[in-house]
Amino acid sequence: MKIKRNSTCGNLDIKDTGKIVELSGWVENYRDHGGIIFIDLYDRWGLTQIVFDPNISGKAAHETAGSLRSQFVVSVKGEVRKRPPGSENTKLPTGLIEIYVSELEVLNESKTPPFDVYHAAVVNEELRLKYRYLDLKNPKLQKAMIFRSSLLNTIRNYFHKNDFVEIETPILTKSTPEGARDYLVPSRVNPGKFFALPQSPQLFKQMLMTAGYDRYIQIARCFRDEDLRADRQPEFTQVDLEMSFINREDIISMIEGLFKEIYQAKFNKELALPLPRITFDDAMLKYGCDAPDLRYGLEIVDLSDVFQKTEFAVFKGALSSGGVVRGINLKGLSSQLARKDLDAMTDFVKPFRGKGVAWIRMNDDGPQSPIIKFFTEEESTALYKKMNAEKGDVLIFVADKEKIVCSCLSELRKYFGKKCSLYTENDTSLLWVIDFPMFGLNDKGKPEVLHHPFTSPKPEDMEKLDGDIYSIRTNAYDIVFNGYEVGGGSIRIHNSTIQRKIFDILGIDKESAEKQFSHLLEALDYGTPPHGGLALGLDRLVMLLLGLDSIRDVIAFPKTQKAICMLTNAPSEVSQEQLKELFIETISNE
RNA sequence: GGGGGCGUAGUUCAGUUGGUUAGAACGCCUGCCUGUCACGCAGGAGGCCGCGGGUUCGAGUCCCGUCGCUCCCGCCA
Repeated sequence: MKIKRNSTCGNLDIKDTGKIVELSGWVENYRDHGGIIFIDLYDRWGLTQIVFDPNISGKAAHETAGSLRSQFVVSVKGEVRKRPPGSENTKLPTGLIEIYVSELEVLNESKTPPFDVYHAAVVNEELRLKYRYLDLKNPKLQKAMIFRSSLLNTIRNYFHKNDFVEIETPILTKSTPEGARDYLVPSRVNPGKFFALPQSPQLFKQMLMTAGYDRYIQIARCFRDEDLRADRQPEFTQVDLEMSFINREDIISMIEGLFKEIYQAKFNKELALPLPRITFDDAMLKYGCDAPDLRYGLEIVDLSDVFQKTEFAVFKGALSSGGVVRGINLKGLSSQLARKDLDAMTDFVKPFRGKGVAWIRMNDDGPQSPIIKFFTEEESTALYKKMNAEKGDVLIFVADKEKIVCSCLSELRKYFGKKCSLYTENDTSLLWVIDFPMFGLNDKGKPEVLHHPFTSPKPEDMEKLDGDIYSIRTNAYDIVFNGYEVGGGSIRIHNSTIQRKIFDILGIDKESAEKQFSHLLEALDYGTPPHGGLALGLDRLVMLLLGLDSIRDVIAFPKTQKAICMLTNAPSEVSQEQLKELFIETISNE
């Protein structure tokens, strides 16, 4: 028998009864009854039961069948038969039929796998990553990989249909120490010099606009040498695009059109357009973060004015040192929250530098709270009114510097939204966050950019570059799905004078600006059109669309938290000869 | 750089106040079994309790250190 197949392990059905078929795949399970032997044969298409009957298979095949073990690779030839009445398996798509095997060939044997590769068992991820080629056989991971593939296809088709040109930019490129840490690659032919792997194709795509490719798209691998998270890998994939002669609305509607197709393909759901929008300032005020999850309410309320003259030391202290008092009404959730849940909030906010969370429970017999005795009658009345407090609510408060209040309340909001099941698995929230400020303050009190330094201030704010730079707004926009930033972009600077000005404000001196960015600055002087674009985080998007918690579950060969590949053991030591060729001095192991 | 969680058989886990020979389920191996599908039945093998110190008559258990995985903060223009 030649190795081949004319069916998969997933496509045969009752209508194929009587056909002689050839199947190849892996043994998932075997049930040897002494006489009759059942083998579950599977491939990525499904699982089919094959039957060895000594009278039909012949002695040799029957004996071989008895020695088959998990993950053996086999080809079989046999007849599709309807299963005997009563022995159908309704849990299996192919459960009405089975293959009566006449010929069997073992193509390869397998060691007993270190874990059940087919069933969704809970297995230590370290082990799964070491044997990733087995882990990837799991139907759950296969589903993710296949979904990722089809999503990529949807995305590519969409942009090609819209006249985008797909262009590959270099992986070996120039280091720009601003921003994230670079992965560096030494150059052998240029001793002492290094390439960097791209953090994003940002500057290349802008120069492609100079070159007149007015609609550019790339499925681009990007690299950032920063610490990992459940939703962050050191190498990841961006759907990167850029357009010329456009304004913000053109980009937004282009991306909204894409999401409409994605929703259609993934959820079979009509996405209502245009998507909701919220300004950065409003997002921070109402939700405490720049990527709010709008599947549920729990809006933040600013109470600084209510407590302007308060004698309650905690609130007074925060306000007098320039901070704020804000709260959330956990509407109607009192019955779901025990006293210990409320007391636990203080520990909960500690990682976010919060010192504590105050609360008021709106009971039937009046408000109950450890802090209410410190409030005047007027304060209480104003508070309840502003927070729309009613029986059955719990009001929670954080008083501190604005940044801390925002992050604590934002995290509490997410926590209670989830804990109290304020949304279901099928709910989705997709929105734009717009009008980002150009600059924020870093730890050292110096200006830093919120997006990136190639983002253009809004035209009407251009004059503020010489004045109050913190009030400058940009045409930057993030697209947010279920509380995660899945994409971001902006209208870019296409004028070298303004670009230089931004570098200057950021404290990048003229010399290093020229050294790092001369190619961009020069290109801006050679007829660069107005342009803008966006990048989507593909891995994160796939993760969210599949409702998964870890980005590693949508990447075929991900790295561990220490940025190590368990499968290949990369990064690894290299030989002295390799280092010598690269003019790298040997690092002592001591 | 900082904080939390985990580490016991191939896998997932249990292991009491420190106390005989460290258990279970699944998997694996052998035998039996012609309608199972997480087949069944009988038997069996399998342990550096992550690693290194310490306390103790005695440590899987307590203490210190260390390594690995993981979640989070910082970081990610």
